[in-house]
Amino acid sequence: MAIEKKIDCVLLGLLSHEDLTGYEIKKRMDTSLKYFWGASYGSIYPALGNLVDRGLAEKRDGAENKRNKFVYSITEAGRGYLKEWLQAPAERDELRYETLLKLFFGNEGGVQQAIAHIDAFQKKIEKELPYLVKAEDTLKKVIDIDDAHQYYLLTVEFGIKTYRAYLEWCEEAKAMLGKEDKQK
Amino acid sequence: MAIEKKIDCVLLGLLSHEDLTGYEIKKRMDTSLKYFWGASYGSIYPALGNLVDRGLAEKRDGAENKRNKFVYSITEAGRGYLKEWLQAPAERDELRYETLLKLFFGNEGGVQQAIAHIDAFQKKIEKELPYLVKAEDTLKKVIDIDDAHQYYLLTVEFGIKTYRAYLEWCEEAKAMLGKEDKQK
DNA sequence: TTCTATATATATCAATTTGATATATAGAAT
DNA sequence: ATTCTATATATCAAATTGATATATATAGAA
Repeated sequence: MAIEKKIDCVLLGLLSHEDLTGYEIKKRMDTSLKYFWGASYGSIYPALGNLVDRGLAEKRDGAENKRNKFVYSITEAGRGYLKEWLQAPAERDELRYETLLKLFFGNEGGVQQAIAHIDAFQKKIEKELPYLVKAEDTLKKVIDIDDAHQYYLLTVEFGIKTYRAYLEWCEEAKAMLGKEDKQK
Repeated sequence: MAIEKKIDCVLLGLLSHEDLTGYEIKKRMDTSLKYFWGASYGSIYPALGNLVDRGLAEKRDGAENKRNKFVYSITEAGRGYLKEWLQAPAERDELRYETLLKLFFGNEGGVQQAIAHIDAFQKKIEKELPYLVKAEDTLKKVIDIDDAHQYYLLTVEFGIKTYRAYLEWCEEAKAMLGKEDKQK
């Protein structure tokens, strides 16, 4: 065991809560999970087939019409596998921010360009923050309906907290660069 | 042009400041840049050869003894390529936190396990934060020696700001889960 | 002096993952 | 009728990681 592909664990995690199609899994990746994890079709579909081969998930035909549709559910073995992974310590917590990379090399592009990058970053965060706040609001209202909700809320609070810190940093960083710019 | 591999841009960015060997580049990735970007030997060495082939960097023998050693420097064409990338908007700013992933599926593992994950995360951040604070201190002292230093400082300030937000979140998250746990 | 551990240094490769694309049906709106 | 968007599966080249192999240099301990 031990060596567990992350994609397997994410899929089992999602399936532990509800039965899903590959398409629905991708949608969850792009909404609820996108702030801290990602996965593409190119990894989801092969991994789904793989889970079935290993008896960790089951595939059933979910078509109600002519359209192709396969619904996946977790097996007992799958739930065991998931629990094993859940109890192991987290291995990778990493940030990959191209904005910071460009800023790090900022001297090559100059102050105005650096400020433009910070501005663009700030706008992106300002645009996304309301969705997190809305999710927080919704989750607080339904917190008692499902035990899983409090865990979802935890990740949303993380997002809100860090996004607000980002916005503070944006202002301070621009102030610092602006000051430097005037002196020249 | 347009389609630029990130690894090429990082290498040129580092080489724009000083001549480096592949090994030294990897060291910088694992220290100064590790908080917001990463790269492995498996991408660095092939990319370095590729840059030379395209005339964006130059390779020279830097051995002072029997040991293999090749020093790379940026060319004028390379500097042009770098500037083009720097002026384009940042494409990907993403977080990949396994801690949050495990927390999101926390209902499957229970409150105590979730708290343990938050604790481990908190300890990791508490351990790394002093290095960032030290880097901030050092950079502030040498800020006038090199124009590049203020940009390095900016990324360090980002790290400090977000790490402190993480620590606040850790406390709040544990309080929330602890409260929930007692009620049961 | 020799041994040992660590640092310097390049290089490669299987396995994983992304990003893009192809294909086709369903449903809603114009 | 037609067009747009959403649902749904699937594949593949290209990028990247993580691990490993190889070899020399250096500093300190035995």
